[in-house]
Amino acid sequence: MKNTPVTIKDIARSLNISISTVSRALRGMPEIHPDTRNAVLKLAEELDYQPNQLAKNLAKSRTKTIGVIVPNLSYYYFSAMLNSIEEAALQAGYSVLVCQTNESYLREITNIQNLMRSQVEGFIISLSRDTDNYEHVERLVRKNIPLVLFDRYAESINVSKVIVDNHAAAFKATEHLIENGCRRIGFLAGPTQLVLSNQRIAGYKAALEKHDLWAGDKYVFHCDYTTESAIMQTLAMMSLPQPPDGVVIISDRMAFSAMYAMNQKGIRIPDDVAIVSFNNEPVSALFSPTLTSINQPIQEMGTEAVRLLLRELDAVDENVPKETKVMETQLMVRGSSLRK
Amino acid sequence: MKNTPVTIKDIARSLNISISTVSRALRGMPEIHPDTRNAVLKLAEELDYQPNQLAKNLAKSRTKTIGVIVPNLSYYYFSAMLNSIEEAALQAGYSVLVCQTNESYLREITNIQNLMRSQVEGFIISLSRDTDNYEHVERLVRKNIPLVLFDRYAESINVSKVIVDNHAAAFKATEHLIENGCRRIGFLAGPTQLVLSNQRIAGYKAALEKHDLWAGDKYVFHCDYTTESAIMQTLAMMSLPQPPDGVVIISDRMAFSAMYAMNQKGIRIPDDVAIVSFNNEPVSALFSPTLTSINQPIQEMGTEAVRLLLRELDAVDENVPKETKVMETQLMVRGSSLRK
DNA sequence: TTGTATGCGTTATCAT
DNA sequence: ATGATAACGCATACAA
Repeated sequence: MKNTPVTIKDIARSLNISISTVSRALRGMPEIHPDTRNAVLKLAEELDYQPNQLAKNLAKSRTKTIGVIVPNLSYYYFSAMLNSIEEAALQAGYSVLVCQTNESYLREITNIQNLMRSQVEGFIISLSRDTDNYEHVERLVRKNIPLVLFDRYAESINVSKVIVDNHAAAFKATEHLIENGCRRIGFLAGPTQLVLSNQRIAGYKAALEKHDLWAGDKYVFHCDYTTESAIMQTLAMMSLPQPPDGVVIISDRMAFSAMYAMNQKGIRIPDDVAIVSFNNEPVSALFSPTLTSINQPIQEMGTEAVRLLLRELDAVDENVPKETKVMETQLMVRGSSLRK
Repeated sequence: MKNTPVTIKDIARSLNISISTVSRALRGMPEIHPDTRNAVLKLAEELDYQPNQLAKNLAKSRTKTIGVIVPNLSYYYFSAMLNSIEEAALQAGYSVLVCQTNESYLREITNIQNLMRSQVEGFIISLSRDTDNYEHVERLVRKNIPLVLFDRYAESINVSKVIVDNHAAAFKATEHLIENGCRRIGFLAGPTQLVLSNQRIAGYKAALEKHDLWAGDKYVFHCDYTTESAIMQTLAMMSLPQPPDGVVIISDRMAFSAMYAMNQKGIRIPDDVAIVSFNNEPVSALFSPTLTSINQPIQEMGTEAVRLLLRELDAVDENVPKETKVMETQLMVRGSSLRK
């Protein structure tokens, strides 16, 4: 397996010129003679010369690369965000390195380390489900490494953030169920350490209180983001002495599981119980019944995350004030919440 | 934004020793004195020293990195493959760089270039939907760059491959429908340039011919892997004078769209038309009705792809014979194909 | 056990 | 317009 890549040195030697001239020609610097430039370009083409990015980055002490860390790319939300981030980064001349934590706190730490070793200039991170200690992130802040958190964040970390108004979204979702005749509304939430889950619970509670329907915590169930636990918690909820006639669910994924469980039990949606959830995955519009869901402006969130990061990356002075961008959500009303 | 990372030079200076000693201590070479080693390690820890991977790779002329290129990480199949590949690569001491083509031929070319510039030592690639010219891949082969194709491949490219027996899988799926009483079976296929789609059509045809049910190409419809076209093609198929009573669909994603379209038309599944598809996405087991689907051993396919690649990477001699690993598939029978 | 010197492929600062 | 030469951060062969 011998593949010795061709370098500017090779080109220089075979053209009998210096490597600096080759380097300049390749980069299209104006001072060099058209003839030599053409000769260099032609030979480079012939030899299929590919610049060594490592050497380039080392020499310039700049990588123009940002690191993106997400819980799991198999969640639609994150792979769509990645696409959006990549596009925005590309336009700004940056490339991205992606890592998944698989929802593990330890992986998150090693991912950050690896990306640091790869000399990324900044980070865009969505914290893992299991992350309840933020020292590894605080360390980046202390080192003045530009960092933007999105979706899964923590209040206490002083960085720029791109998030949605989870309270308002949950409020809106809950009120929608109320308007459609639901009177006992449950909440299938995520793990208790998840900020966004707790915010949504708060919004849900606020809506119920406003309409004088709050019946206490007994209608709030927590799952750990797996299919199995979603099914179990759903069955538990529907086995209450007075089962809910409406349920707000933390994500479409969990809603799919919940609906499956209800189907098995012969519970009809939306007639027996209406459902609203979060994320508006494409499949939701195809599910049967189609799923009412809160949409997040993924495209803009990605663009915004990159914008906030670039702002810090490009800053000449030391102190760019941190900014938290709160995006609006939209309720996509579909079959699962519409009583005839 | 000034963050000057600490280097071995910094450590050397502040300990009044040479950088080579620091380098050795950090890498735990046996020859160095325990006292100095400890001093170095301690200071490195204090300063939160992170080795510069770029410099390291450049110095060793090895990156221990493999490049993975897939059409789109929002397809469950590919993100699951990525997870499996990453795990296997990690165990072998390699890290991976991921790129998405978004099904674009041009992006595929630039992705390969970028990864080459990043000095990846080998590739694991699944071709994009739009790729119908293989010159960019052949070029890698000519340069002796280790490469493994999976899922979306081309016969003509002489490299190692990890694929499933698409013909057999489609045959199995089709025969399953026949056994469940279907007599007019349609096929909702993918784009015509996709090898795997054509192989599945062939398997489907073979099964129909075996049972003397082949009615000609008029029951084969092609979609371009978008929801819209899947819906349109489904409606077209179901508008045939003699609509099918069973349909084989190229992927679960397309099946979701097809089922949605049928639902809209009041066509009952499986009573009016039974459905079988490919990929066995987790959601398929939750869909209503649950979807019968061909399962691919994703975990093993990822492991196998990495194994085949490492085989070439580690080869001292020039010629490792290419190997094509054909994996077995499994029909997961669920509600969409079971007539009562 | 430790230090010196050289190289990895490229850019950048001097000269010429 | 072009050529030497010194970085960039690290590894390593060779000396000491």
